[in-house]
Amino acid sequence: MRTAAERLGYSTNRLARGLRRQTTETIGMVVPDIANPFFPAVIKAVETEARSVGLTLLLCDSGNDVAQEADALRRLVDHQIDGMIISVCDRIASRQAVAFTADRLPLVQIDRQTVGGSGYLVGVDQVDSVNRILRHLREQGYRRYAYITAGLEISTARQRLEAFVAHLRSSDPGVERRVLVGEFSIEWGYEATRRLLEAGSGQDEQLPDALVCADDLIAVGAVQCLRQRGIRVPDEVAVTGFDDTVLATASRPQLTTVRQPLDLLGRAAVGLLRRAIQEPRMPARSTVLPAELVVRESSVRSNLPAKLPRTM
Amino acid sequence: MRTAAERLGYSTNRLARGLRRQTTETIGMVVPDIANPFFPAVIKAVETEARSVGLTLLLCDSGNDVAQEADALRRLVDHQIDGMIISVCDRIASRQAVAFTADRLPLVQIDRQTVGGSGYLVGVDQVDSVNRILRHLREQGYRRYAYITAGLEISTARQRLEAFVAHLRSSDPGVERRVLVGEFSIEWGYEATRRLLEAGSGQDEQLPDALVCADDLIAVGAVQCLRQRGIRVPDEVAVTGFDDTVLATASRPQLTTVRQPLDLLGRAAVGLLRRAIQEPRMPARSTVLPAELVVRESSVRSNLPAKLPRTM
DNA sequence: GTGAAAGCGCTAACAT
DNA sequence: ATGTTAGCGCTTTCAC
Repeated sequence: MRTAAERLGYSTNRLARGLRRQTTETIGMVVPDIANPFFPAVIKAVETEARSVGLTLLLCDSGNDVAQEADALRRLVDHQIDGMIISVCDRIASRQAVAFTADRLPLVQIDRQTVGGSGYLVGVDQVDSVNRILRHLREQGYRRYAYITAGLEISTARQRLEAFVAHLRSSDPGVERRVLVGEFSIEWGYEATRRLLEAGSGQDEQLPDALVCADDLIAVGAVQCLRQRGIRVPDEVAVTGFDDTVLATASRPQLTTVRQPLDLLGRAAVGLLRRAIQEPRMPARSTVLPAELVVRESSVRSNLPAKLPRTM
Repeated sequence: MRTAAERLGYSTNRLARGLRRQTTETIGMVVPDIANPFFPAVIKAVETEARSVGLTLLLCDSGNDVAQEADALRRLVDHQIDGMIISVCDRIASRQAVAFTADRLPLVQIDRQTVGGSGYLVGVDQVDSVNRILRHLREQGYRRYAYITAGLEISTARQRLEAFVAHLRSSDPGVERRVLVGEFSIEWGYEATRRLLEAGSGQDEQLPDALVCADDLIAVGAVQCLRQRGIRVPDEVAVTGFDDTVLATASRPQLTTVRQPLDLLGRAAVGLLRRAIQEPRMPARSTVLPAELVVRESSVRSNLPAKLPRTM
């Protein structure tokens, strides 16, 4: 019978049904930048999980813009979705729109989150991730670290920076470190590296020998700049990325990076959201998943054995 | 007053409004694979344009699966969107779901299209693109071409293949050419190249000296395989991609590729859709935009001057 | 001008 | 089991 109805071209009007039942079996998702290859991977994970439990995912891109993000949230809410999954673009400035939204429907924050950490949160352990990178670089004999990052209004970028600083402060109090703040892009990775090299010209030994980058895009830009100046990666300078996007294996040398468990992340976010939808007064809850260090060419010296040189 | 209402936390229920007005100021978009970096770029272009004219874009991924695509279309239609923009996953098998959808609302096909070409279409001139690649390779002195492509159920892959064959048939009737059909992925690019090398071992002069790849992912895989075997790109073998994704500049050597005018594509698709929404009986219409060849390192011999060797 | 009423397509509750 | 009715929140119409 249902098939008969379908054959006749009938299909139920979800608008009307939603109006009556007050549920649309649809959830919204807002991401900061769909052009950043990390987010399509997150989206895929969330959508796969959503579909498998019968939910439609409606997606919007906020273009790293708080106003646009607020607009996308409002529009999705107005569409009477049942819940929202969001990766916010600004840990402070996004709070208002997030609060507004969370006020009228269940909302789960995934990956990039607002400060304060109230509500339902799903993310990856950034501190642990950075520690793994730094331990690895140290084992490979690299000593003078620089951190190239996107703007610190992005929660993950800031967490990684704080972890970077804290780690070095405790493990190598006197160690060289520099921090450059920009954005998640190849261009910025290139530019930041250019600035590092420029600043260090004349006193070559002061140049960092390891560039810790806040994502793969930045790392690719860094590698490009180094190669262009004839600086060998990883023999002279190591470069690490973050996210294990398709770029990590496409670039030369292949990037050492941190792989986040996206499937688990998506599953956790959708699961949490569904529980919140079923149980309106569910208490706040936060899930933190561990990431995995993927060691590739960009941080393993090829001609030198991987040994620890003596510290002075 | 409107601000006052908003301050009180009121926001209009688009479901109810849509039910009454029979319009939701929302359009749907379905793409075959959001993980393929080409599509986020297309999505961005479409969404930017949609937002600028006051339309919300609701996005679904069909995961290269016809059933999932049909499901996404149905769900979006059921949400009473005003129109649909789709890049289909199968030029034949997607026809039914597309027809079903186009039957109840305006639908514009973008990039990958169903065969027959009825309705509203927006795409890029694939024949011209391939011709530009082949003319360029010929000018650079490459002679033995292979084409590595995704499945021919994808309209653009097939058009490119047909153009490849037609071009070589007319310009170089006796020229060496081979075609390998797989999917849009780095893995396939690698595997296809491995097969080419394997088949050619023992008779080295039969190996192709130019690998024309149906997208950047495939090209990256091809380059990886060649480098691993110690075959120099572009000095011994040229590799070209398609789409000018972020991969093209991230990979080493940087890829010669075809850049599609995505902004224009997005603008054309949204414009066409809006006109079709306003004027229900608007006649079918097809827009074909020219693409641009971007020459980078992977097809320009570095040590040899770019000259035409004599044909035998 | 302002206000009341009908109805979009559906479903849940109620009546038969 | 099957049929009928009321109403979800909005907009449009029609009456005042």
